[in-house]
Amino acid sequence: MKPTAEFQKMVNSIAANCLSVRLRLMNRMVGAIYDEALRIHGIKASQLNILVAVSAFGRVNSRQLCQVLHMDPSTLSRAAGRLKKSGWLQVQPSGEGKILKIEVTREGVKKIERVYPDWKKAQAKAAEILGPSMSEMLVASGNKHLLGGMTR
Amino acid sequence: MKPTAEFQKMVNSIAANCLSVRLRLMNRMVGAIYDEALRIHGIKASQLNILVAVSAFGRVNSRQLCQVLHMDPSTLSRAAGRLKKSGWLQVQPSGEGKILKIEVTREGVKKIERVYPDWKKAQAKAAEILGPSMSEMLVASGNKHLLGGMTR
DNA sequence: CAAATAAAATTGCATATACAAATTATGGGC
DNA sequence: GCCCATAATTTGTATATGCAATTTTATTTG
Repeated sequence: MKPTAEFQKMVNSIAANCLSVRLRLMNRMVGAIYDEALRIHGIKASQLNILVAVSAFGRVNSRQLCQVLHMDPSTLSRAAGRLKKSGWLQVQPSGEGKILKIEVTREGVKKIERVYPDWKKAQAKAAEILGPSMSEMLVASGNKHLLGGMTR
Repeated sequence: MKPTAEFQKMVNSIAANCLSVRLRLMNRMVGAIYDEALRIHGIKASQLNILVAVSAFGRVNSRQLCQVLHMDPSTLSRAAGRLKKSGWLQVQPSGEGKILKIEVTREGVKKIERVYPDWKKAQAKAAEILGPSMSEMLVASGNKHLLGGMTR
């Protein structure tokens, strides 16, 4: 099976340029750094992400959280269920609409406080691997279309 | 439950700077663009990624592929199983060692060729959302520590 | 050549992710 | 006050992901 030159061009174009490939790979690499650093605390990076997002708001409804995190409601639903089961999140009817109110528990606060030093180490390691320009650009991206409204 | 100023500082530090949060979020957003564009072809972005990686090599053993993609062997094993079942990949003993030889089938080649225009559209859309500097930096990153050795 | 060893691959388990479908709860209309 | 339309949540299903343990396979050693 000898591939045509046309085919090779396509493959090289995708292999060399695909933004999804890059992001996925980078996400795997960087995620592993954080997961490893957080492992002793019994929490995954993605879970800390949600915990922190909720804490930054102080109190959110699930709708907002999904929008800000660009996460499917079903994904958040199950993740929140696990965090609730771990005792770090409180999930309750908000009173208005059928929307759920989500906040961090005292246990959740303690968890973040204990985890923080190791998060910082992971952050430093990731920044080193990604390099300063990529790191800065990623952080800056949060102030634009992404997490701009996360801090209150 | 009123959080201390210390706690708020930590939370804001993570929320505003965490590279993992950013990458994960970006990956969700961008991945969704590609997945949507590729849906009509019955292939996910991650699967196309693997297909293309294999095609770029022409033939790889699983070990190399795991290293280049920074992917756990068990993850690749199952992904390859699905791609094989779809008829796009061929997975066989390589003869040397117990390592598996992986290559793209004729069907896999056709799939990439048919998918290519829609990949290009997704790529354009993603590049627009990410902005030129981020896009360029991501592509450039592949030439450094990441996929540098992917094309033969 | 057979047993031991080493390495690769797979399987079990858990979480992350999203789409589609079903469920549930809200609020409005009569 | 009851039913209906609507919107939010959850559940079903499938893929993605990684760690730990097991199985398989190949090479080395006795």
